[in-house]
Amino acid sequence: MNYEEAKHKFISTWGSLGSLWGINKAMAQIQSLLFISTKPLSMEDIMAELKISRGNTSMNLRQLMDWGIVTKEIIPGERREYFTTEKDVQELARVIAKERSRREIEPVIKVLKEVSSIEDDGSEKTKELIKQTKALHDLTETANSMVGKLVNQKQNWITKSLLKLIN
Amino acid sequence: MNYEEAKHKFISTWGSLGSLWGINKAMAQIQSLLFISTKPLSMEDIMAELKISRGNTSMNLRQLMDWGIVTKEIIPGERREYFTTEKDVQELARVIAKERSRREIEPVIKVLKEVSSIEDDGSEKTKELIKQTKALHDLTETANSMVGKLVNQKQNWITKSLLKLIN
DNA sequence: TATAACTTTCAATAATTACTGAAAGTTTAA
DNA sequence: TTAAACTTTCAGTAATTATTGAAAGTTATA
Repeated sequence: MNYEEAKHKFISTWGSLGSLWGINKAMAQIQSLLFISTKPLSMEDIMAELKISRGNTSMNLRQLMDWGIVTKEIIPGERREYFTTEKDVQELARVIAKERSRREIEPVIKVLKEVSSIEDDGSEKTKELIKQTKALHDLTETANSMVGKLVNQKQNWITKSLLKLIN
Repeated sequence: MNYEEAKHKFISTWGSLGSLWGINKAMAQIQSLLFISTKPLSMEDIMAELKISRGNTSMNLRQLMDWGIVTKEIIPGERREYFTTEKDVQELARVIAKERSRREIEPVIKVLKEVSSIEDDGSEKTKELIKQTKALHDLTETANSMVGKLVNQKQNWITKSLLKLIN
């Protein structure tokens, strides 16, 4: 496998994984491209490389900036804008986990709390609803908080020691 | 909030969270419904409750059975088939994490390994590709294995002790 | 301040994904 | 072995989501 093949394979695989971390294909592909680029890229560069339209590129770059994983780079003397992504995988994971948690998991935890707090009218079905949503609430909250904690560690010594512990 | 409101809120919220764990809305809703039901439900019950078609119900039930989180229940003397879901949240989490890992994460890890193993031709861009995909490979593999390990613990003492450790 | 170089917006369209419903298939029991 | 009771399949359609492209907007510099 040569450089071009490897690059293409990486971008398309990582792009299709986008759904796993809650972003669309183009967004994931743009991030992938920047992630392995040795220098900042312009919108033209990205459009040409991924063969996507100007509008699509613009909108998805904006979303990536909203997520905080892509930033504009001003190159002195250059009119056009250049873009780079966070290059440290740990930091990337931290940002993504935090955003997903805030946007998707926390609202669900809130609803689970509400639902599991309805008044127990003594009926079997109400008891079951309360019991099950409470269990789900506890699990979701624990998982959410664990990911938050883990991912907030800048160094990864803790990851290593955790792995040791659970092996 | 009364029982019916709470039930509806739970099913629709948990259903829309489906995307987070990689399944579609109807599938998540069916699972939710079974999860808070005090007894096995038939296809008719599910169709009526969620207002979805017979075909949709059938296909999504099948998928849930493929995932291993819903099972057919044979009720003696009854012609029609009844369905139940795994009621233990820990076990549910275990199964889901394992399936997602197998279906989505492992194939990506494989590609990352391939891509990061291309021959270093000495060029800057090749070095960058190798370096970045290797970092991603290590992170993904570590995260995948951690989730696998955590979720494989039948008891949750380890979750508790881990939480203590990282607090 | 005019204009060229660039970016953003958004209505239209394309692509993808989910859902329906009816026909075909299966099973059970009389 | 037939018929009723049920489930599955899948082509067609609907709903959702992503993408384009051109017009509008912005900014830098001559």
